[in-house]
Amino acid sequence: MPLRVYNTLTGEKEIFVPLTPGKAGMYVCGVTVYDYCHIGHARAGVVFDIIYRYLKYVGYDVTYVRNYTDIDDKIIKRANQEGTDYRTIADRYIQAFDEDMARLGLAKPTVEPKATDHIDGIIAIIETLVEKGHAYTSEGDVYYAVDTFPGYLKLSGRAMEEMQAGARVEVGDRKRNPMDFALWKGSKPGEPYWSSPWGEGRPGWHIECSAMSMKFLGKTFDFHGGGKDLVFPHHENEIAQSEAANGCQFVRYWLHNGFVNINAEKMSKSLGNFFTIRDVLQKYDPETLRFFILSAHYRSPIDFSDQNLDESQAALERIYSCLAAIDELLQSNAVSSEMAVVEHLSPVGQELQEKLTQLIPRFVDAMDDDFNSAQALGVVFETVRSTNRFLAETTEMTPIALSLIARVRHLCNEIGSVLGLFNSKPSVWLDGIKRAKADQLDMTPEQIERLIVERAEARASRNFKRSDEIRDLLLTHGIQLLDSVQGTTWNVK
RNA sequence: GGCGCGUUAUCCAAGAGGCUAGGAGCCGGUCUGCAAAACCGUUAACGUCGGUUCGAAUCCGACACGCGCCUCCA
Repeated sequence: MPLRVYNTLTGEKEIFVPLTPGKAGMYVCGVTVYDYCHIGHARAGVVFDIIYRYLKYVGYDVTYVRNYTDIDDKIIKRANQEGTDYRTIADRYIQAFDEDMARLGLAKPTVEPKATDHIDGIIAIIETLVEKGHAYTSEGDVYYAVDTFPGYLKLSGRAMEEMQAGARVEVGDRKRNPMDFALWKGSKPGEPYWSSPWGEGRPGWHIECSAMSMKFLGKTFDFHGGGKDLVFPHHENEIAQSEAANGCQFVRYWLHNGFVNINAEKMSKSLGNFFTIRDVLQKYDPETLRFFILSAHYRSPIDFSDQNLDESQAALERIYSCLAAIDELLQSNAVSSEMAVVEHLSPVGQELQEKLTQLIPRFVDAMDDDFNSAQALGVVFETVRSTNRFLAETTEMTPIALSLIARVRHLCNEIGSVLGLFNSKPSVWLDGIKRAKADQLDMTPEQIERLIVERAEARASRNFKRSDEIRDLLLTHGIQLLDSVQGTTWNVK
């Protein structure tokens, strides 16, 4: 099955046919850098990260552009509040964005342009639009005349009359049509500005994406992505600008990710119900957050809650525990490349072998179906179960058994490199989770160890009443004892 | 008001005409002094009412409930 993607423009899943064979151009709206990123940004980041990785994985030469909008009213407002300049604010939050995305394990895009580095390109497009009669000047501003573009609202699938009937659109006296939007805004005293044919000013929101995408990907390119909330007005306006200026199709496939909800309601700045990525990473491992995001299809809403994050962590622990067991085995047994001809696999071994031959094809099937990462993870879990079963019943690690196990490891790495998951050393990752939990205890490790020793003594003298008392006491502090032949260790419940 | 989306077992979540999704939980087993942990096994579902079909979670219609966009937003 070829790659099929859901295109917002047509409202259907379509087979992806690249503009240029073997290549894929992809532009994703990054952030306006005026504050720390919240988990909605994390979702968009992770979703387009795996789309980028997957396109590369299936062999495309991908040019991935993700911008920073570093000039905007909100940035200026923030700078004024803090008594500093817009550049300081923009640079601070660009750095914060980079840190957050790096922690989430995002691959670096091919290019990460900033709007302020492309003012010339922005001005050039506006000039073209004015020349072609799609834009007009008004008291130092330049506006896009939406009436001049017949395809306006084709992405969001609305009618102009309905939009205006909403009565929530302000009628600006500088605009001919209330739906017209600013391409260029004349600067007020004290505001940052660039010179232009229309006087000193700055670009409006939307035009920077038209300019930067054209510069790095051309007038027509394959994918344009962003959150669902950008469909209108941002992407609609980008289409109007780019197609009117260039006279050709702008984007071939529009991709939009769903929202992150809190208690089934959209998380947003205006509602004030948002969590920053930094807040969440104080409590949860970045890979857990990433897993949580990928456990649902990218277009569906996901409900952010402690319970859901805890479940994601438990699920990821299951995978890492399996990988840790594999690593331990492979470390203590040299894998021979020679396979003894006489060896036979048990039925469970044959089942695992069968699962492994299907693993990558099934993973690819899932991802080909509009990047269905949730289904892809299901395939991984089935492999984990087969592997665990095989490990449990295999008493002697023969060369063929070891090579089978090594193959599981190899394929999990391959899938993990596409999803950006399970790339940590399993034992280290599991230890990290354990340590993070231990930090929240009201007992020190020394106290715990002392009680474990006392319990061991009690057990040795078959004083089970006392040993069980200690076990229960620790449990009330959230500490779970793990007995094994090597001795007793503990874990945080 | 206009437009659009969703409703899958106890919870999270795939699937989109006949084919075991998966995870967490419950329950059973292995292990254990007994447990726990781990592992294995197992369970159960398609909002309501109609229609199409040999066959419907899946397609069509109505209804109910929830959500989103129409305003800065990922």
